[in-house]
Amino acid sequence: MLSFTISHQDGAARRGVLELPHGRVDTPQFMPVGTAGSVKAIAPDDLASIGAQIVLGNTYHLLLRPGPEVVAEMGGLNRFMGWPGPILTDSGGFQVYSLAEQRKITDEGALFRSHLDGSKHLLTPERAVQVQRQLGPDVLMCFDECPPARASRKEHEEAVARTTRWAVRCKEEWLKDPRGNLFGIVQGGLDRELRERHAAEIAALDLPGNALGGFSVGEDPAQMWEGVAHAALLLPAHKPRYLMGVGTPEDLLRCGIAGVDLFDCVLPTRVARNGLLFTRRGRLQIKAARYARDPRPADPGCRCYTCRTFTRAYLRHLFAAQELLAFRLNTLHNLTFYSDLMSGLRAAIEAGGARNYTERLLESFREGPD
RNA sequence: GGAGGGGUUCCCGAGCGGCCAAAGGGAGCAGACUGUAAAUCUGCCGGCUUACGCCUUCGAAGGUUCGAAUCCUUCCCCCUCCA
Repeated sequence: MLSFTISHQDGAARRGVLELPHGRVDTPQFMPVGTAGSVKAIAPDDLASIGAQIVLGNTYHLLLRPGPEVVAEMGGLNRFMGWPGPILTDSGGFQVYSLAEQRKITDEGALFRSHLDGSKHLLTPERAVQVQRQLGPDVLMCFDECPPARASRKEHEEAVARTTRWAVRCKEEWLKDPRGNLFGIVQGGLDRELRERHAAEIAALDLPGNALGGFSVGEDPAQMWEGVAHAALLLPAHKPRYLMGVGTPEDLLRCGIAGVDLFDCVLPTRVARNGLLFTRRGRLQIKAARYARDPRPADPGCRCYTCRTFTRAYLRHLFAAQELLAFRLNTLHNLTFYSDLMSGLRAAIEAGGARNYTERLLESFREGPD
């Protein structure tokens, strides 16, 4: 159901093509997050103009609302949300981390209390796979436990052991009706030995793809880059490697040259809604007073609709006036920036200059947008 | 003309003798955001100062008091009702 071909290698970085049921994904690739069946503030049309090739959906959110039966009845998540391309669904594993106060974990699974109506929901590995199957994605994720970076070695060990046991159960459930491609997830925090052990356990399951979880959960960026560089190479080289929940433009570059193929992160979409734009020259707070009369586009080097059409002064006004268009234009820009950052990286890998590309951009980010 | 209510820091609006540079909103300013419970959250928001603190402020002027945004007098200006 999946084919992954690597056409170029440049250091640890790879340029690949992932063929999925709903289409092709060029790697390294960034996947916009559409948690509740929508990439917030934009439509599938916009995703196409951005150049996005695959988007995320979330088991936990779609389970609570509208319910997987509804999505299945409407023909699956692709049809439901009007996105014809590939979809990857997260298993709800991250909510085991992010909703820490609202859940109870046992070996059976995680018991959540809905943030919508307080009702209780038990998400087990089997249930997570079943729900994802109803959503019908190209890639589904194993249900995992993701401890915060601060967790003790013992907690990380337990999370690793549990994540493996859960992965085995996910695989068993998936094999009953193996539609889509199940990816395993490696935990282990910043502990190299744990990462190595867990990567071997997950790789042994021989799933179609593998992911690195448990990064960017509170550790310092430099530690994260180092941890990812180490962990990425522990994953089978001929299968796609997905770094979950990361990250900033700098993270994508550093981890891309470390051999990661897929990324996802809420950052570009969330900060867009909070008035922060990523540019070739660093972060730009579009709400800042200094842009009130700035006639330049947010990022003069950007091809997106927002930058081709509007001034910083206008974008600032829209944001200040809480005009809904601000969310769309900002999101459009940030996602286009991410998309182009990755296509640039792919081209650089093809040309054998990934490291150079990365360093040049990181320097440019430091200049600042003014 | 008569009766009553009111004027508070950029705006709205609490306070009604000391704990008041003055609650709470809003606006403004700055920042954070990493597998989305996020159009969310945090900080600053009279002046000077790193801070302690000092100075100026609650329509205006005067007064009472150890002490006033708070009490009294006069004046100015708003609003409501009655004629």
